Amino acid sequence: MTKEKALAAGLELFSQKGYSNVGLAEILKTAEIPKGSFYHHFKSKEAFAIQVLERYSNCGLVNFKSVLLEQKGLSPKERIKTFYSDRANEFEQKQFVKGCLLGDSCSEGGVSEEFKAFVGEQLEEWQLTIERCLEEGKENNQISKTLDTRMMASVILNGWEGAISRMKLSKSRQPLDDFMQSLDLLI
Amino acid sequence: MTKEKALAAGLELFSQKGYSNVGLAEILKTAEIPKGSFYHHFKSKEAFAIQVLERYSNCGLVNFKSVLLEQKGLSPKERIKTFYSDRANEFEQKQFVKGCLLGDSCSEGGVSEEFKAFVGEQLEEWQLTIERCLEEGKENNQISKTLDTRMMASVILNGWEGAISRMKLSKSRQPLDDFMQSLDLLI
DNA sequence: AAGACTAAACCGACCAGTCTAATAATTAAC
DNA sequence: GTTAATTATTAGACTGGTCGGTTTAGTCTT
Repeated sequence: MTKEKALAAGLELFSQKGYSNVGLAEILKTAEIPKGSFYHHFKSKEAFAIQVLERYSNCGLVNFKSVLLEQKGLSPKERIKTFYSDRANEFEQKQFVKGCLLGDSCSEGGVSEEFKAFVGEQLEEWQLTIERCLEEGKENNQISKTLDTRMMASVILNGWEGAISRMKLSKSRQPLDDFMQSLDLLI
Repeated sequence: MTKEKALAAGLELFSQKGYSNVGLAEILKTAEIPKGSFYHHFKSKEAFAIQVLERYSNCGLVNFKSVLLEQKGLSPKERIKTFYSDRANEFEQKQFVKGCLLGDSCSEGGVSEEFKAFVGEQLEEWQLTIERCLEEGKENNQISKTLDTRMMASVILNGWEGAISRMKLSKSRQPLDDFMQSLDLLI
């Protein structure tokens, strides 16, 4: 329970302010746990952050894969648009204070190489999911056979993360909508 | 001279590690100036950072505009590709440790609203330059008249920044190359 | 002499992380 | 079944270091 509260607080705080800008004190206060308990369950702030990230990525991937790989009635483009449209609505509901934990961690400084490597691996997994989705579209003749799916998956993932950064800064969903509109030209 | 050294050090350090991850001590050491001098010339670390950013954006914009708006012999797509290709080569030369100061500042936490507003304004200016470049292409029938140039400028700018984040993480130019390749489908 | 600038000691706030001690939960002994 | 021993967990004061920023004193230049 204590561990659970800590992870929930970490998810909330990190996705709003980023790893470097959240102090342990704030985590403890939000989770309502004492420092001793925290260091009993986690060996360091960074190890804790990786666990938060792991949970975030895994939970997200479950949904991502179910939308991108299992909606057999929809074309790849429709699947991708569905997923991103839902995310955009969520971001808007929370008034653009939360972003993508994984994407934001991309540009986090002051973290170990292990941390960065973990983020990189997770992003690879997300990208690979997009690629598989596109490949399936090729098989069904919903997508041009000449399309470089790896390249396209990379462009989509990175474009989306870039749009989220801009969204957070401008407190507007316009960048997200722009991105989604561009999918019509890309796929 | 003192001020100059500080700004140069700030540019170097901020674009490698980000505002929050560079302490004053490191700036002073790199610039080889004492703290007293720093606070004589700048009222705070943040005010200093804004000046660094201002200089970065202005210098960059001069080049950006000259490539995107004054290369009359090239199509918009060619101009944009030229600019980004040059940037990609620069990034590679510096082994992907430096990114785009403006884009990275997008996701900086722990900064004032004034700081964020400034970053937002500068990004708007860059985006507007792309938009003007595309508009010119419309006039010359190099670009479809139905293209939403504002949307496309947003997608290009944000997509590029997202690719840079990924580049820094993976220490590879692949995300940049992927982005550039996608321009063929977009424009 | 006056203002621009340098120099560094110093400040309180905050940082992640440690330590010791008290308490709760679980297992073992009889 | 009760008590004793053991481990898991909580609690928060405390440490050493770093943060951005201030202050005061001194040194140039004009």
